[in-house]
Amino acid sequence: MRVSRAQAEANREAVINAASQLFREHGFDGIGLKDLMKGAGLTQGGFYKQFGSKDDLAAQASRRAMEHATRRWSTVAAASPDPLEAVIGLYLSPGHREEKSDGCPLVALGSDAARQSEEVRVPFQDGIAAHLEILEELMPAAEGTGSHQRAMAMLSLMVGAVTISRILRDEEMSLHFLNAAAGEVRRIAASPEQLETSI
Amino acid sequence: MRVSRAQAEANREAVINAASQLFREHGFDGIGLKDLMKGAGLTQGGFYKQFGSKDDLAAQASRRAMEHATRRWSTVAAASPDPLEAVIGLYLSPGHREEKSDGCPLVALGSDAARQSEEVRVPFQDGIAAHLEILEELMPAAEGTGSHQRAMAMLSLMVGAVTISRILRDEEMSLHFLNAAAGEVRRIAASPEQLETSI
DNA sequence: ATTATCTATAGATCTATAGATAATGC
DNA sequence: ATTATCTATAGATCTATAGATAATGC
Repeated sequence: MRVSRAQAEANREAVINAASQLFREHGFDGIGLKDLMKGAGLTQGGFYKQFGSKDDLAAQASRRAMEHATRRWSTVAAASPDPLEAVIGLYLSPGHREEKSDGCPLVALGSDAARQSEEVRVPFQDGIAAHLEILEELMPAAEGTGSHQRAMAMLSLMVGAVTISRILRDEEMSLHFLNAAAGEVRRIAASPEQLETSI
Repeated sequence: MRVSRAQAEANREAVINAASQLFREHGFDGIGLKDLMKGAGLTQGGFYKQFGSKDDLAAQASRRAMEHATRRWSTVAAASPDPLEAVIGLYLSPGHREEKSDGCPLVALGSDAARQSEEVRVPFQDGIAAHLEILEELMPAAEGTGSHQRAMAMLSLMVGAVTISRILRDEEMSLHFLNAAAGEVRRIAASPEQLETSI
């Protein structure tokens, strides 16, 4: 029953990868250790030799998911002549809306994440910062003038729009949200002037 | 042990009210029937005389929560000389960020809701539509020209920003998200021109 | 007589642990 | 000899149901 050290490490990676999808699909509380291990072709018993707790796996799976999402943005941007438009088109699309288990973790687990331990929220925070950096790089022209703020608003708008579009049962309304968000994200990115940001 | 018909109805309402808070605090999968009933001072056994299933209660609690949130926006708007600013100030505030069990259900349960049954998603959809109507009414001047789209973008941005601000452990970054969103929501509301919204 | 709520329980599932097994790594 | 994974299980909790109880409503 024992496997090689390399295979054990591969199994561990497989569990993290499976969990990163399964948590997005069912929520942190919506799937148990048995099914998480089964997602990597293993049984429940070996879990605690690999992970300290379910929360520990949740943290590692969240990091994996956020890093995957960040890399996806970079890849899509690098492959297009209009990088920002490529990211917007990918993110605010019906395809991404349907892609629950492989799409953005902030959409799939945003409200769940806010209820999790600090161990789980740290990888989310790191991933949010990484997403902001990409957005700032892709922002045209007048960088500097509030590009931080604008990147934050763009990310918030994108996450909120796909989250809402997934809740809606009315297909027309759902698509409308995605399109409305795309239009306003473009405008925020292009907008040269700066508004006061006090509350 | 039996209570009057009026008291039974009051108990039922109390369960829905308690559940509307408890679900927001713990997620739909994060709290059981025993604690939901205890939230109204009752025991688990009476549950199925009042509700068809946990999902049924989730749907009714979601409706209650969304209607409460809608009413809150109306009330705040009606009480202020600058209604839109009042809603923005309330929603994108640290106070609302901390108010997990009584704040906006779209923030507390957005990603959970996308995984729920149609029975649960319908009240969310109705609540989203009601929020859009309020935003459109509060939008200044040049109504008509894309006010639907702008309301959708404003709501998405507000929901996304508070969701992200709740995940973040870094207080400065969290506040920055709220302020950035407030600035851009104002700009979207004020913006007279219209951008194409194709994807 | 009806019925709202109670206690109690069935059967499934949850996280976590214990001990067996068998292949690796020294 | 060590150890990665397995089967099995403990103890708690989950949703849902059954039957008892006692106050209401006819």
